[in-house]
Amino acid sequence: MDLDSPVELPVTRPTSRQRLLDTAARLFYTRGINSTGIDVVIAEAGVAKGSMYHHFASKQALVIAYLQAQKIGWQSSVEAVDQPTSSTVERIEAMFAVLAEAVDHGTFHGCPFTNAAIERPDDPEIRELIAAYRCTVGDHISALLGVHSSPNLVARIMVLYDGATTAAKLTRNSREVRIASQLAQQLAGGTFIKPVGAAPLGA
Amino acid sequence: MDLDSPVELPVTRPTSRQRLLDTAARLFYTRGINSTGIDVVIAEAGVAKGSMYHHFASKQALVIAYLQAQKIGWQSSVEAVDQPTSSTVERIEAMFAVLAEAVDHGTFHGCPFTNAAIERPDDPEIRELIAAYRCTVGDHISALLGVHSSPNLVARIMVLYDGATTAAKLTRNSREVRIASQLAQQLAGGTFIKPVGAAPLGA
DNA sequence: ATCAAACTAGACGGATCCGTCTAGGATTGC
DNA sequence: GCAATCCTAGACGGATCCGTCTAGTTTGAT
Repeated sequence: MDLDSPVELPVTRPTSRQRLLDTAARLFYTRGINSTGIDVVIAEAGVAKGSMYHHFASKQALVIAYLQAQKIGWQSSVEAVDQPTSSTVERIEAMFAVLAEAVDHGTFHGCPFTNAAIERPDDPEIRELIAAYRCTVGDHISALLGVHSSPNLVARIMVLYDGATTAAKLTRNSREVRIASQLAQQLAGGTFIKPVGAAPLGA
Repeated sequence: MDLDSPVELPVTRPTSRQRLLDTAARLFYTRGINSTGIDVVIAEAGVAKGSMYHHFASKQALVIAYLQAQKIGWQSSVEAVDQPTSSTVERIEAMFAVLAEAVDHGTFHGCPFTNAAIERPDDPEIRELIAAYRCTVGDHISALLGVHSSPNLVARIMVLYDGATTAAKLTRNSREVRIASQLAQQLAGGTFIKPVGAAPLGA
C-alpha cells in the first residue's frame, strides 16, 4: 500500500461510528430491525465488531440511535421544503409532497417509528421515542396552521398523515398520499362544513 | 384417569390444526411474527412438532394461513355490526366503532396485514394477501356508501381507516379512531365542500 | 382385525443470532 | 520514546432459530 496518493482517496472517510449509523439506518429501514443482524451491519459498514460495541453498548442502543437520527432527518426534510411566507394550505401540501416524492422514488419503506413499534411491540424506550416524534410532527403541523391551529385540527391532519404513510407502505403508490394531502389541505383551508348540531369532538 | 365424567370434559377439543392456528394468531399478532418461534407456538398449542409440519409445510405457510384467517375475521366482525337498514353515516360509524372498541379493550395491536408487511417487507405472498384484503375493505366501504359510492370517496375513507389503525397502534388510544371516524362520516354525509376550482383528483 | 393416517415426545443438524474476548495494529498527544 | 486510545480481524460461547427425523402410540375406517 501507500502507493502514490498525495491526496487522501475519498478526502476523508466518515468516522466508524457514523458509518455504523448510516449502514444501520439503511438496513434497519429497508430490511427491518429484527431481520438485520449485527454481523451484517458491521460487515457493510467496514467496521470491526469490537469497535461497534465500543460505540454502542448493544444492538438496542444502535436501534435507539437510528431512531433518534430519523427524527432529526424528518424534521430537516420537512423544514427544507417549508416556506413560512406561503399560505397554510401550500405549506401543508409541501409536507405531504416530501412523502409523495419518496414513495415515487421507491425510497419510502414506511414510517421508521411505526415500523419499530411493530417490530418491538413492548419496548418502552421505543415507545418514548415515538411519543416524542409524534409531538414533533404535531408541533410542525401546528406551526403550519398558525393562528388557526387547534388541537383537534392538528390531530385530524396527523391521522391523515398516518394514513398516508401506512397506505403508501402497503400499496407502494403515492395516490393515497395525494388523497390524504388534498383532504388535509381542505381541512386547513376551512372548506369543511360541520354537520348541523354536531358536538365538538374531544378537548 | 377415567374418573367419573359421563360428559367429556371440554366436550371436544379443537383439532390440533385449529389449535395451531389459534395459538399462532394470538402469538403472531401480539408479539410479532419474526419474534415468535415455531417452538413456542407448538408448546402453547400442545401439539407435537411433527404434527405442525404435517399440517403446515413451513412457518411461512402458517403465517399465510394466519393472515387468511384474519381477513375472514375482519369481514365477519364488521358485518356483525353492520345494519343495512341504517343510514350510510351510521354504518360508517359502526365500522370504525369495532376498531375503537378493540383499542379500548386493549386487544388491538395494529392491523395484522400492516404488521406483516413491515415484518416481511419483500414477501410476495404477503403482498398479494394485502392487496386482496384492501380490496375487501374497499368493497365493504363501497357497499356502505351505496349509490353514492365512488372510487375516490372509497379511497378517502380507506386512508382514514389506515390512519386510524396506525395512530391507534402507536398511541394505544381510541381518540384518533374517533377523529378519523367523524371525518369519514362527514365525507360520507356529503358535508364537505370542495374548494373553488379544485380539479378532480385522480380517476 | 387390520391398515393407514394422524398423533406424541424429543433428539438432532446447520444456521444465525448477540455479545465477549483475545491479540494485536494504527494514530495521537505529550 | 511512550502511553493511551481507537481501531482491526476473527474466534468463541450460549442461545435460539427452522426444519428433519426416529420411534412409538392413538385413532378411525373398512
